[in-house]
Amino acid sequence: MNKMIHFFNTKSTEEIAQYLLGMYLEHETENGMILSGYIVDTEAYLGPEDEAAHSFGMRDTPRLKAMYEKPGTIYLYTMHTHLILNMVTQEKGKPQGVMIRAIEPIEGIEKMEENRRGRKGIELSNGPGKLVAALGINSNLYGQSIFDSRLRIVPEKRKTPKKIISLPRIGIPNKGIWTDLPLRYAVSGNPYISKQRRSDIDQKAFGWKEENK
DNA sequence: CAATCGATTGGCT
DNA sequence: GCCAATCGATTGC
Repeated sequence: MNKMIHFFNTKSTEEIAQYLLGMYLEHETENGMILSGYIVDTEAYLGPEDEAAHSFGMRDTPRLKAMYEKPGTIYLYTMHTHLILNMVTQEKGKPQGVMIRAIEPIEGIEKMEENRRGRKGIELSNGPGKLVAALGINSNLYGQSIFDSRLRIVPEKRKTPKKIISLPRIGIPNKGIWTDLPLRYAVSGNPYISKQRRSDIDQKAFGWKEENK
Protein backbone atom coordinates (compact mmCIF):
# COMPACT_ATOMS: atom_id res chain seq x y z
CA MET A 1 0.00 0.00 0.00
CA ASN A 2 2.78 2.47 0.88
CA LYS A 3 4.44 1.51 -2.35
CA MET A 4 1.29 2.39 -4.22
CA ILE A 5 0.92 5.74 -2.47
CA HIS A 6 4.54 6.44 -3.32
CA PHE A 7 3.78 5.57 -6.94
CA PHE A 8 0.91 8.08 -7.00
CA ASN A 9 3.18 10.72 -5.52
CA THR A 10 5.99 10.32 -8.02
CA LYS A 11 4.63 9.16 -11.37
CA SER A 12 2.74 10.78 -14.21
CA THR A 13 -1.00 10.31 -14.60
CA GLU A 14 -0.43 8.22 -17.73
CA GLU A 15 1.89 5.89 -15.80
CA ILE A 16 -0.60 5.60 -12.97
CA ALA A 17 -3.42 4.79 -15.39
CA GLN A 18 -1.39 1.83 -16.65
CA TYR A 19 -0.26 0.83 -13.17
CA LEU A 20 -3.90 0.58 -12.11
CA LEU A 21 -4.62 -2.14 -14.68
CA GLY A 22 -4.81 -5.42 -12.80
CA MET A 23 -5.37 -3.72 -9.44
CA TYR A 24 -7.91 -5.34 -7.18
CA LEU A 25 -10.74 -2.91 -6.46
CA GLU A 26 -12.89 -3.77 -3.45
CA HIS A 27 -16.08 -2.19 -2.12
CA GLU A 28 -17.33 -3.01 1.35
CA THR A 29 -21.00 -2.13 1.15
CA GLU A 30 -23.04 -0.66 3.99
CA ASN A 31 -24.27 -4.09 4.97
CA GLY A 32 -20.75 -5.48 5.13
CA MET A 33 -20.68 -7.26 1.82
CA ILE A 34 -17.55 -7.37 -0.30
CA LEU A 35 -17.98 -6.64 -3.99
CA SER A 36 -14.80 -6.63 -6.02
CA GLY A 37 -13.00 -7.03 -9.31
CA TYR A 38 -9.84 -6.35 -11.25
CA ILE A 39 -9.45 -3.05 -13.06
CA VAL A 40 -9.06 -3.74 -16.79
CA ASP A 41 -9.76 -0.43 -18.55
CA THR A 42 -8.70 3.11 -17.55
CA GLU A 43 -8.42 6.59 -19.01
CA ALA A 44 -6.02 9.40 -18.05
CA TYR A 45 -7.33 12.95 -17.81
CA LEU A 46 -4.60 15.57 -17.85
CA GLY A 47 -6.30 18.72 -16.61
CA PRO A 48 -5.86 21.67 -16.74
CA GLU A 49 -4.27 21.24 -20.20
CA ASP A 50 -6.65 18.52 -21.32
CA GLU A 51 -9.68 19.93 -23.09
CA ALA A 52 -11.58 16.73 -22.37
CA ALA A 53 -11.12 17.01 -18.60
CA HIS A 54 -13.68 18.65 -16.37
CA SER A 55 -10.78 20.53 -14.81
CA PHE A 56 -9.66 22.02 -18.14
CA GLY A 57 -8.34 25.52 -17.58
CA MET A 58 -8.40 25.04 -13.79
CA ARG A 59 -12.17 25.24 -13.86
CA ASP A 60 -13.33 25.03 -10.27
CA THR A 61 -16.99 24.38 -9.61
CA PRO A 62 -18.68 22.71 -6.63
CA ARG A 63 -18.79 19.37 -8.41
CA LEU A 64 -15.02 19.51 -9.05
CA LYS A 65 -13.93 20.14 -5.48
CA ALA A 66 -12.46 16.66 -4.99
CA MET A 67 -10.29 16.99 -8.10
CA TYR A 68 -8.19 19.58 -6.28
CA GLU A 69 -7.50 17.29 -3.33
CA LYS A 70 -4.61 14.93 -2.65
CA PRO A 71 -3.69 11.83 -4.69
CA GLY A 72 -6.08 8.94 -4.24
CA THR A 73 -9.13 11.13 -3.63
CA ILE A 74 -12.25 9.60 -5.14
CA TYR A 75 -13.98 11.83 -7.69
CA LEU A 76 -17.48 10.79 -8.71
CA TYR A 77 -19.73 12.57 -11.16
CA THR A 78 -23.10 11.81 -12.60
CA MET A 79 -23.78 11.25 -16.22
CA HIS A 80 -27.47 10.99 -16.99
CA THR A 81 -28.54 8.58 -14.29
CA HIS A 82 -25.12 6.98 -13.96
CA LEU A 83 -22.27 7.65 -11.56
CA ILE A 84 -18.75 7.58 -13.00
CA LEU A 85 -15.69 6.66 -10.90
CA ASN A 86 -12.39 8.55 -11.04
CA MET A 87 -9.47 9.14 -8.70
CA VAL A 88 -7.02 12.02 -8.30
CA THR A 89 -3.48 11.16 -9.38
CA GLN A 90 -1.35 14.24 -8.75
CA GLU A 91 -0.47 16.48 -5.83
CA LYS A 92 -3.14 18.62 -4.18
CA GLY A 93 -4.13 21.51 -6.42
CA LYS A 94 -3.14 19.75 -9.66
CA PRO A 95 -6.41 18.40 -11.07
CA GLN A 96 -5.44 15.29 -12.99
CA GLY A 97 -7.13 11.95 -12.65
CA VAL A 98 -7.82 8.46 -13.89
CA MET A 99 -11.27 7.21 -14.79
CA ILE A 100 -12.10 3.53 -14.30
CA ARG A 101 -13.89 2.22 -17.38
CA ALA A 102 -14.27 -1.48 -16.66
CA ILE A 103 -13.54 -4.24 -14.17
CA GLU A 104 -13.48 -8.03 -14.26
CA PRO A 105 -15.84 -9.03 -11.40
CA ILE A 106 -14.47 -11.41 -8.76
CA GLU A 107 -16.26 -11.39 -5.41
CA GLY A 108 -19.99 -10.96 -4.81
CA ILE A 109 -21.00 -11.63 -8.38
CA GLU A 110 -24.56 -12.59 -7.42
CA LYS A 111 -25.04 -9.31 -5.62
CA MET A 112 -23.56 -7.45 -8.58
CA GLU A 113 -26.03 -9.15 -10.92
CA GLU A 114 -28.78 -7.96 -8.61
CA ASN A 115 -27.33 -4.42 -8.60
CA ARG A 116 -27.32 -4.58 -12.40
CA ARG A 117 -30.95 -5.65 -12.47
CA GLY A 118 -30.31 -9.18 -13.61
CA ARG A 119 -27.65 -8.60 -16.23
CA LYS A 120 -24.89 -11.19 -16.33
CA GLY A 121 -21.50 -11.87 -17.86
CA ILE A 122 -19.61 -9.04 -19.46
CA GLU A 123 -22.69 -6.82 -19.22
CA LEU A 124 -22.09 -6.64 -15.47
CA SER A 125 -19.21 -4.21 -15.62
CA ASN A 126 -17.94 -3.47 -19.14
CA GLY A 127 -18.52 0.28 -18.92
CA PRO A 128 -17.87 3.10 -16.46
CA GLY A 129 -21.48 3.50 -15.35
CA LYS A 130 -22.00 -0.24 -15.27
CA LEU A 131 -19.17 -1.08 -12.89
CA VAL A 132 -20.23 1.64 -10.49
CA ALA A 133 -23.73 0.22 -10.41
CA ALA A 134 -22.45 -3.35 -10.07
CA LEU A 135 -20.22 -2.49 -7.10
CA GLY A 136 -23.06 -0.58 -5.45
CA ILE A 137 -21.02 2.63 -5.24
CA ASN A 138 -22.95 5.70 -4.14
CA SER A 139 -22.08 9.35 -3.95
CA ASN A 140 -21.18 9.43 -0.27
CA LEU A 141 -17.79 8.02 -1.31
CA TYR A 142 -17.14 11.34 -3.05
CA GLY A 143 -13.97 12.92 -1.69
CA GLN A 144 -12.84 9.86 0.28
CA SER A 145 -9.55 8.04 -0.33
CA ILE A 146 -9.16 5.08 -2.67
CA PHE A 147 -6.36 3.86 -0.36
CA ASP A 148 -8.49 3.47 2.74
CA SER A 149 -12.25 3.82 2.61
CA ARG A 150 -15.10 1.41 1.97
CA LEU A 151 -13.98 1.56 -1.63
CA ARG A 152 -10.29 0.74 -1.86
CA ILE A 153 -7.52 -0.75 -3.91
CA VAL A 154 -5.84 -3.88 -2.53
CA PRO A 155 -2.42 -3.98 -4.23
CA GLU A 156 -1.49 -7.30 -2.61
CA LYS A 157 -4.14 -9.03 -4.72
CA ARG A 158 -3.30 -7.55 -8.05
CA LYS A 159 -2.70 -9.39 -11.30
CA THR A 160 -0.29 -8.48 -14.05
CA PRO A 161 -1.51 -7.82 -17.57
CA LYS A 162 0.25 -9.80 -20.27
CA LYS A 163 -0.01 -6.81 -22.56
CA ILE A 164 -1.39 -3.29 -22.24
CA ILE A 165 -2.98 -1.65 -25.25
CA SER A 166 -3.48 2.10 -25.55
CA LEU A 167 -6.38 3.67 -27.42
CA PRO A 168 -8.03 7.05 -27.92
CA ARG A 169 -10.47 7.86 -25.16
CA ILE A 170 -14.20 7.36 -25.49
CA GLY A 171 -16.73 10.09 -26.05
CA ILE A 172 -14.63 13.19 -26.58
CA PRO A 173 -15.15 14.46 -30.15
CA ASN A 174 -13.97 17.86 -31.34
CA LYS A 175 -11.29 18.30 -28.70
CA GLY A 176 -8.34 18.82 -31.04
CA ILE A 177 -5.33 16.64 -30.29
CA TRP A 178 -7.03 15.46 -27.09
CA THR A 179 -9.60 13.54 -29.11
CA ASP A 180 -6.95 11.28 -30.64
CA LEU A 181 -4.24 10.99 -28.01
CA PRO A 182 -4.08 7.37 -26.80
CA LEU A 183 -4.75 8.07 -23.13
CA ARG A 184 -6.99 5.06 -22.68
CA TYR A 185 -5.30 1.88 -21.45
CA ALA A 186 -6.67 -1.63 -21.27
CA VAL A 187 -5.64 -5.21 -20.53
CA SER A 188 -5.30 -6.66 -24.02
CA GLY A 189 -7.72 -9.54 -24.57
CA ASN A 190 -9.78 -9.07 -21.42
CA PRO A 191 -13.47 -9.63 -22.22
CA TYR A 192 -14.72 -6.79 -20.01
CA ILE A 193 -13.25 -4.07 -22.23
CA SER A 194 -16.17 -2.28 -23.81
CA LYS A 195 -16.77 -2.27 -27.54
CA GLN A 196 -14.43 -5.14 -28.20
CA ARG A 197 -14.55 -7.63 -31.01
CA ARG A 198 -15.17 -11.16 -29.92
CA SER A 199 -12.23 -12.45 -31.91
CA ASP A 200 -9.88 -10.24 -29.87
CA ILE A 201 -10.87 -11.81 -26.58
CA ASP A 202 -8.37 -14.08 -24.84
CA GLN A 203 -10.81 -16.72 -23.62
CA LYS A 204 -8.26 -18.68 -21.61
CA ALA A 205 -6.26 -16.21 -19.58
CA PHE A 206 -8.40 -13.04 -20.02
CA GLY A 207 -5.17 -11.22 -20.82
CA TRP A 208 -3.38 -11.91 -17.52
CA LYS A 209 0.05 -13.37 -17.07
CA GLU A 210 -0.36 -17.00 -16.13
CA GLU A 211 1.99 -17.18 -13.16
CA ASN A 212 -0.15 -15.14 -10.80
CA LYS A 213 -3.63 -16.37 -11.36
C1' DC B 1 -24.44 -10.59 -34.84
C1' DA B 2 -23.33 -5.62 -35.73
C1' DA B 3 -24.58 -0.93 -36.28
C1' DT B 4 -27.81 2.80 -35.40
C1' DC B 5 -31.35 5.54 -32.89
C1' DG B 6 -34.03 7.73 -29.42
C1' DA B 7 -34.85 8.64 -24.69
C1' DT B 8 -33.14 9.74 -20.39
C1' DT B 9 -30.67 13.56 -16.04
C1' DG B 10 -28.10 17.09 -14.13
C1' DG B 11 -24.26 20.34 -14.09
C1' DC B 12 -22.60 24.03 -16.22
C1' DT B 13 -22.02 28.10 -19.54
C1' DG C 1 -29.11 25.13 -24.57
C1' DC C 2 -25.09 21.76 -24.70
C1' DC C 3 -23.01 17.62 -23.48
C1' DA C 4 -22.54 12.81 -21.96
C1' DA C 5 -23.27 6.55 -20.87
C1' DT C 6 -26.62 3.21 -21.01
C1' DC C 7 -30.58 0.57 -22.52
C1' DG C 8 -34.01 -1.14 -25.40
C1' DA C 9 -35.65 -1.33 -30.06
C1' DT C 10 -34.85 -1.65 -34.70
C1' DT C 11 -32.57 -2.24 -38.97
C1' DG C 12 -28.84 -4.06 -41.79
C1' DC C 13 -25.48 -7.70 -43.15
